[in-house]
Amino acid sequence: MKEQLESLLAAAVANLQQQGTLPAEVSVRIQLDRPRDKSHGDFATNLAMMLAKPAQMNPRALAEALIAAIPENTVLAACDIAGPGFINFKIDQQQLLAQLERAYTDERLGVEPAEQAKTIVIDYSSPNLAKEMHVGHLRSAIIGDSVARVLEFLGHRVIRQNHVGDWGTQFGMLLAYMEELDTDALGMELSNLETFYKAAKKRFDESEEFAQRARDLVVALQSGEPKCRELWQQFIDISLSHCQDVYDRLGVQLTRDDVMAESAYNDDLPNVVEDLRQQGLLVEDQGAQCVFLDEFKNKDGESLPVIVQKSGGGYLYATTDLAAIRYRQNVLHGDHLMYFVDQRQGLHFQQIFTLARKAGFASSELQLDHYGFGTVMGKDGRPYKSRDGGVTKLADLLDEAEKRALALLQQKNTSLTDEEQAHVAQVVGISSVKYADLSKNRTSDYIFDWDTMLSFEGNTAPYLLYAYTRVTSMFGRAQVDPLAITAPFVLADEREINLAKLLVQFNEVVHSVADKAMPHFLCGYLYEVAGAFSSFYEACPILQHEDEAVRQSRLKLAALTAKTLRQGLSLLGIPTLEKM
RNA sequence: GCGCCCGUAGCUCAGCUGGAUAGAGCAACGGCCUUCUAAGCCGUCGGUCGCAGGUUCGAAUCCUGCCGGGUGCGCCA
Repeated sequence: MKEQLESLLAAAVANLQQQGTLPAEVSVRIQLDRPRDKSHGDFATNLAMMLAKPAQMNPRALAEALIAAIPENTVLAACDIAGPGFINFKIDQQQLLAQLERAYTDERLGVEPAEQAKTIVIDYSSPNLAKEMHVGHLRSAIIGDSVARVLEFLGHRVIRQNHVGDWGTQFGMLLAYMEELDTDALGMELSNLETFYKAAKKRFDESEEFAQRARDLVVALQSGEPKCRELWQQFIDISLSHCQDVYDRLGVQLTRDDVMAESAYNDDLPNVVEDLRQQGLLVEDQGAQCVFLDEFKNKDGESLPVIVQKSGGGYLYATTDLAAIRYRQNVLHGDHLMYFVDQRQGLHFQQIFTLARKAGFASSELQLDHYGFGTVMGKDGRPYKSRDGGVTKLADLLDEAEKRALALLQQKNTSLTDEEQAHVAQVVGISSVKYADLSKNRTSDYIFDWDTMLSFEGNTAPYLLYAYTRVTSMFGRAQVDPLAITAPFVLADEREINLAKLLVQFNEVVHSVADKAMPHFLCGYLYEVAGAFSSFYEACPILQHEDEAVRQSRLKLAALTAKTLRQGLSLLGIPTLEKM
């Protein structure tokens, strides 16, 4: 609907240029807003004010000319000039009804596929396998997963890449500790990687002999010593299965098939360095192989180096990331590489991207984007910590979410069986954590607060899930198939119209999430839909309404609401509940 | 020192490419259940958009400076 209007306006501008009312050389961006104030119509544009100067006309006169120049159409019911030169538009109700009907019938709810389907490689989650996943890994997994779902829904070919860290120096320490334990104890110890890591670290710090063994093992590992590789593989397998548990609980669509570990690029790292050398980009500095990029300066105004090989010969994560870019472009044939990684690595990615282009690892057509995100904070405004001051394991965090949700449920009077209650608690708990994260602007830090996220009031998962169950339970009661209503939509009450207008915006919102990689747009939208439905539901009798046509139309509106909420939540990676 | 991000109601957050009277939720206060789930709805109260300039018909939004906070800056990832 918005697009149609935009093209009408573009046509109007072109007409005026042809007439000579507007200078032909002005290029304009058609700006079209949805005014907050409903008295300003469904859409508004300030084109007349923007073009008043080049046209040398007063804005209101130009607005009149613009309106006159809009081609014949069936979209607009009214165009009014307001204030200093705003043009307010009212959409024809037949258009609204037609769009509603389409959304109701269409499996995709009227969401247009992307104009051009691309191959998009998304790097997300990517934890270090030396430890268990903790709060710091939450955002990448949740946000990346949602964006992946949205892009897939729009018809892109999405390739997920879990770039897990399995190759750092800290593995020497872990392997040395594994060696020391006998087989029985080992299984036990590895069930909690957090304590295992701490124990290994303690040994490393306390015993020089152990530390030396750890260093030797790094060398052995990197030279492919079989015994060592076997031990390492055992550790990696266990760590990955810990991750998989977390993904499964979170409903994050990552599997072993998506794992492309750092170590997978090992063989290619010497090639990366060699290629850089042949292109004359490499400079040896203090024994290390570096590329100095003029685009980045240090405190003394000197170019900042990207170190690709340590003075000892070892490779760094910059080298691996370069190899990964090449792989994603040449082997996976990605058109767009997306990285959902902590904001703090912003500089690193800028350097890597710049270097990749310079070295020709990334063609000029390849789109490279780092989508950073803020930190999860505690209520004290400091980075989120557990009670003992350590990092909180993600598994423990999810346990607590489910426990708290169950406790809340038990306070309410529900008709749920114990089994149902457990299921609801699980969904509500996990969804609350995810939604709290997704609903905030990706780029800013946010405060992790159990009470707020589990609240049934406000922009929360419980509120949306509850709104959904209100709709579905009505269909259960009415014994009506929500997808098989053939009666037409008839809209009269302002709350019906308000809800309807919101529902047809789904297409627009989904596309904006994809464009900006900002799932919080979708959250805000779903919250508005749920709110509009609740108001409608409160004020407009449905099942009890005496007029069959109104009853059918309202049921259909409710059905489309449910469909939109379910699809929207699904794009966020959140399931729905039939009752709660 | 330099780079990036941030500063909006008591609290948690929106505010898209500069637009009309800066919006939600919580908290506080007041209404609404003999009627489809009250885990809900309706309303009231609450703002020097960090500060100061600038750009312009118009600035929370763009530019400059300052204050305050976060984060990063050569061999960890």
